[in-house]
Amino acid sequence: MPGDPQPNGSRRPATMQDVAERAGVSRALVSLVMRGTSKVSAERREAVLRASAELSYRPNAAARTLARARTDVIGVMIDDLHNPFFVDVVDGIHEAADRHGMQIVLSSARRRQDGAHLAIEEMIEMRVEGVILIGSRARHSFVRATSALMPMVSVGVPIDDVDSIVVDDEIGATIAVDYLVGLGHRHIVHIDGGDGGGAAPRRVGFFSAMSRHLLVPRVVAGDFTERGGVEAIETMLAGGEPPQAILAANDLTAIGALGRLSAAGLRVPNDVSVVGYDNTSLASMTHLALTTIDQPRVEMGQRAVERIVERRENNRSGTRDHHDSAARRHALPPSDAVHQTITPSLVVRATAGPPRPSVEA
Amino acid sequence: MPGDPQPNGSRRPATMQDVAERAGVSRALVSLVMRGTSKVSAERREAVLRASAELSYRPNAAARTLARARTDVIGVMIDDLHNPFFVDVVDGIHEAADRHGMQIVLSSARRRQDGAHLAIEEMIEMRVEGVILIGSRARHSFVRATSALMPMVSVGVPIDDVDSIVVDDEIGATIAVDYLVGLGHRHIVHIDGGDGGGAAPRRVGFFSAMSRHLLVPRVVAGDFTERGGVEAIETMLAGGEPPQAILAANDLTAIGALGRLSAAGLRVPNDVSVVGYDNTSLASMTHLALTTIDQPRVEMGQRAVERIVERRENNRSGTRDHHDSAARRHALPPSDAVHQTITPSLVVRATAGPPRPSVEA
DNA sequence: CGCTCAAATTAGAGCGCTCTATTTTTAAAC
DNA sequence: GTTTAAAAATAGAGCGCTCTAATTTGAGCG
Repeated sequence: MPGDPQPNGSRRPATMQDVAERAGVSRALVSLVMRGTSKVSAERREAVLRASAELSYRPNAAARTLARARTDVIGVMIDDLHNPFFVDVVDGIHEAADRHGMQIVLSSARRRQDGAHLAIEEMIEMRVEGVILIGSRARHSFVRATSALMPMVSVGVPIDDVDSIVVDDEIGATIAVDYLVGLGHRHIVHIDGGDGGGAAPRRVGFFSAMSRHLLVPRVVAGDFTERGGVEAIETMLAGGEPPQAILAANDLTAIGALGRLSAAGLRVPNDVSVVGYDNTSLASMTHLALTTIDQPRVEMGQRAVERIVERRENNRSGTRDHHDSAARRHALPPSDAVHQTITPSLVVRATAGPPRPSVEA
Repeated sequence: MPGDPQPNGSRRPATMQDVAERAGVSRALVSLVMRGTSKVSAERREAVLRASAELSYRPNAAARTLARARTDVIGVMIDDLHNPFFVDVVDGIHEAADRHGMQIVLSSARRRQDGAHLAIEEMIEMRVEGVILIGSRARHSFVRATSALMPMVSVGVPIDDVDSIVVDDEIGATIAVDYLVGLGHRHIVHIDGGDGGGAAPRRVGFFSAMSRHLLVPRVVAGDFTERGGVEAIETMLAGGEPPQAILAANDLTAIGALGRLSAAGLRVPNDVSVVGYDNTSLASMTHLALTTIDQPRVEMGQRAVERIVERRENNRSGTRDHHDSAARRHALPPSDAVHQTITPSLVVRATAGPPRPSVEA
């Protein structure tokens, strides 16, 4: 008998047909009940539900998808599960998806380009309603091409002609500089992120803010790692002038700097102020209490879902004219991609304060 | 024309039929080519591939699943994406799944019981080949019941009658104590994890190891948080006797302790030795360099996949006798669940060393 | 009691693929 | 040129569901 429970499961799963027979109704009626329609008499519904439970019946998602020609599923391609930034974005996606009655399918690219491509292809085959790329390293041309097949939005990485949601890191760095200057600092050093993602705009923001304040910008090389922060401080110390205020390219670098500073006997924020970037969970740890720049990650995820949902609705209504002229179809209108930019904000904790009164002040 | 690329995709996706017509072959031939069979002439294959590319054809996964009655997909239910422990397990799963030619579908329970239940139900509807539960909070009875429908393995959480893979935390704590004793410590304090998962066995291991060494075990309350570590140290300091060696219930607690100790002017490892537990990425940060206990997380993930694959193969062969007697089917044999226990290991870094020579020594 | 209309139920045609059995083509052998 | 076997290609029956259109049931009413 199908669907009959068996230890560690091997029996063929029960089908709608099985349930119908057991309940003494038609297949269609079972379908109605499973989908929660109100147009079913209480007794029949009862009978169906009972039969369904007795057989451990679970609707077959593949069959449902095939018949309905839609999935109500959003694919989420996350570049790296180990990156807490990305994971926060997923939180937002989950929340918004719930709100719109959509499901999520998660897939990790494991920080590889082909991993991203593979994941995206799989999602297309699943016929998800749209896909959200978080921190994608996929080839832009690849993403652009597939975004012609289904709604697609890139979070954190701007891609031409593809919807995207990114934070304005240039402004983020500006905010940090303004804050330090407001505290009275004039000698601010930026430990940069080299060629890592987001490093460039942060550097640009630093430069422009410094020059706006008529201050001389100084940059020491870094690479977004903790070790980079340590080495940057060593460079500065070796240069003979210990820093007064530091804007690190990210929290990890800031933490490296913090460690090396304390090893050198310099106290934060008394002797040196340090501002991080990203507001990772590390930053909030009590013994660090890192002042840093926060990006609204959860909101970014939510917005990504909104975009997908919106595109889907547009498409649904636009699908009417199946017979528009080839000419019109091939016109390839200037892409209507929407690029959203989000402004980050400062989180004040304990690693930045006014400069120590000095001869210079 | 179906499959005709369109900006931001709304056109009906091309089907196998479409490709067949365009290539001037039968549907079946297209199927053969898509599945990479060798039994197709080079020219036809070419033609099919060309037509397929021109139409941006992607096989419909739902149709394929329905027709094949199998998915080659493993469902992975992760309790919390923010927990780096769990994410490491996923790495192992990915790797092993690749090796077995299986795909992964990830789903997060978002630290909620109903979230776990929902995720599992969805996976059953997808007809995944099996599901791996990482740190599941699902009701045990629920898991037990669904494990009758398909292969299921719980990682990190032992569940009666369900395959599981857990690490022996009791031994882990023992190893840490042995190490500290080996260094010469006699006064070792355990900051425990309260009622958190894994706290109990760690505590037990601590006690048993201490008594084996004829030492007096001392435990201070904690709760797996950083703050817990800070407060534990404060308790000890208030008690008048600064600690000599500490075994924290986890790395986070160890870090809290570390911070508070340094604030109190105590140097690690000169004045105090600290050993953490979990070997999180925090532990390896250079300025912390926490000596800690490592669980082979990646290996746990791999083993989980092996179990699923093994069960699947058994079932496939065992499915022959569809007509065994009801009596036999209802015999509910004593569960054949396999419970694997993995032994953790010590990672020596810089936070533990020999005790300071004292009057007592 | 027959009639009407709404509510409840059902029949049956797909959805896009896979796979077995069958047919057609090609090549080799005589 | 015929025969035969192997290789290549195809026909067609499902897989388990949804959804439209059609049918049955059951009040309510004159």
